[in-house]
Order: sequence, then structure tokens, then C-alpha cells
Amino acid sequence: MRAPDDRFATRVLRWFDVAGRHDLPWQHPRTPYRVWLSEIMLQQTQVRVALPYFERFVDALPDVRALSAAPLDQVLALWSGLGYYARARNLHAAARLCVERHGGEVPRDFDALLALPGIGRSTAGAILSQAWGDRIAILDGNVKRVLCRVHAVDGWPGTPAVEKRLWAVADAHLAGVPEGRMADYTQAQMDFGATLCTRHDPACVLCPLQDECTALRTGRVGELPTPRPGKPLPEREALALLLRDAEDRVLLLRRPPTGIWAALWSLPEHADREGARDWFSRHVGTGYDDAEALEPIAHAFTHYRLTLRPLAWHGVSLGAAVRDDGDLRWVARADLPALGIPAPVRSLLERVLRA
DNA sequence: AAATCGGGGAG
DNA sequence: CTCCCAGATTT
Repeated sequence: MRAPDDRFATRVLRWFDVAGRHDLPWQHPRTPYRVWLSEIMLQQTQVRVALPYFERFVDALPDVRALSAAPLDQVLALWSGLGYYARARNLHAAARLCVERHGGEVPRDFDALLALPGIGRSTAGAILSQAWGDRIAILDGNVKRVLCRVHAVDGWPGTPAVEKRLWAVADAHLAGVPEGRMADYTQAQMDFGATLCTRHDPACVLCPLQDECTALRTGRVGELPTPRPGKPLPEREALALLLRDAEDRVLLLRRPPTGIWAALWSLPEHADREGARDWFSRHVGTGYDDAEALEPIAHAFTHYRLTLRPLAWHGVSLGAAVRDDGDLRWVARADLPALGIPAPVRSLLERVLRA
């Protein structure tokens, strides 16, 4: 942390004016709704990945009221493939709260934003600074990396102590932001971290902060920020039942509202063969052993590894006592795009139904 | 303070 | 393969 006349902000802004990104879709127009949506999509997701999702989303649901009136399934379908689906459910719930509490607008108030699900301190700051030019700091992964280097902050940024220190630094830098440039400053920091002060091979030779950066001066750029402490990932396996009827539709099951892939449509899953056989006999009847074993699907989460082993049947019809109700339904291939489906499962279905 | 939640990009 | 990213929420 330095004096209030710190040059950090003006240096980053000068870089941004020349080398930053000025053509992102949420910058034109830079409305609170579009900024909000972009910030939620960009949580743990890179710009390049989020871009097509953003265009599709605002095209289908252009404002808070449209989002609040949309069925959750449509929102999840628009989100399908982005991951962290709680973001989509929170976004949807927050839009409805905006209609209830704020006249169908995104509130221009820090505490009101924080009270909305899915919006934390950094996202609230990003919305207010970008949409309104308010003088509020952000602290995302990019900013954390930049500040760790510029101020040589040791320790993994995921710990509360380090994060607290980084917030203090980010707040201190606000004093150096010229009047009327907060929106650009917020975008500039994220751009700067994403394109110049990258995790690997930062372009220090082109950096406008060479004179300010303690890590560069002490030769510690390669070791900051401190990486997360390593940990082995547990492995889990499950059987995935892929049932196709005479019309080549596939049987999908809505997952529970909490846990992994919450509320998404997926294949019936069972931890072991006995559970799968029992489910099959109750819903279909005989024929479990006619299954064709497909190639396993490996999927890695942050905290464990999942291997899905698909078992496929053709020409199946459900038992008379089984209702094709709200949580269990036959879905034609043409209807898959309209449903929220986990990416690896969607990939499997498209591969299997392509023929 | 630690665990939970996905998917993809990049080395 | 490994790491980790434009984080927030829950416990």
C-alpha cells in the first residue's frame, strides 16, 4: 500500500486506453442489467467462453423483467454448458427480487445489491462502478494476481487474511482514479490481469507498472501469487442409465434442487449395479441384462473426479405404473437444446442420438 | 476456516 | 496430466 497519490490507477488506465478491450458486448450499451449479467457469467469463467452465452442470453432475455418472467428451465437452458448452475438459479431469483423490491430495476445501492443472491462484495462493486461510475473497488482473480505482484503479497489469496489485505490495497488505489473514469478503471484492471499480467508468462516488458511492481523489482513474479496448497482429489463412479424408446426419445430425470448439477436434466444415476437393476425393474421390468455398455465418461470437478459408466437400452417402454411426470420424461433429440443438461451428458446424448 | 459448486483454457 | 480462473454461499 502506498500514498494516496499512488500512480497505480493512472498507469493501468493509460495502458487500457491503448491496449484494453473496448468492444465487449456488455460495454455497448453498458446498462446495469447487462453489466450484472456479464459479471455473473464471468465468475470463474473466462471472457472467451462467456461471450457467446452472453449474446444468446440477452437476446432471449433482454432485461430484468423478461428474466423475472422466464421459467427457470429456460434460464438453465441458456446457461447449459457454463457450469456453476447456482449462478443461473441465483440470477433468476435475484431478478424476481428486483421486481418485488426495486421496481424491476437493478438497484443502485451497494447493500441492496449485496442482499441479492449471487452478488458478493466484488460483483456489487463491479456493477456499481461500471454501470454508474461509483468509486467502489473490485477484487476478482485478476485483480488479486496483479495486487499480489505489485505489492509482493505472500500467501494464497484464498485465505481470509490475504484477501483482507488485498481489499485494503484495492480500496487504497481508488483515490488515484481520475474523476469520471471508474467504469473504465474496473474494466481496465480485469483486462490488465487477463491479457498482460497473466498467471504464466506475464508481459512484464510491456508493463506500465514496471516502476511500481515489487515482484518485478525483486525477481518474484514467477512465484506470486502463492499457489493453492495441493490436495489429492477423491474419485467417484456411477452408472448412468440411457433408455431409448421406440421413437428414439431418451429418458431424462430432473436432478434434485441441491447438490451437483442441481435441477438440471440428466440420466438416471446409480452408485452400483444393484441399485440400477432395482430401478430398472421397477420402471421398465425385465431386460436389464440386455444393456449395452458404452464408453465411460470422465469428468473432473474442483473437488472430485467423476466417472459415469453409461448403460444403453433401445425400444424401451415404461411400466404401466410409472408416470411420465414432471421429473421424469421422454425427450426427443430436437428438444434437447431447450433443456438444462450437464455438459458431459449433453455431449454423450448428442453422440448417441446422432445416427 | 473449510467445503461446495462445473466447465474449459492453458501450460 | 495439473492448475486455476471476471466468486458466492453454506456450514
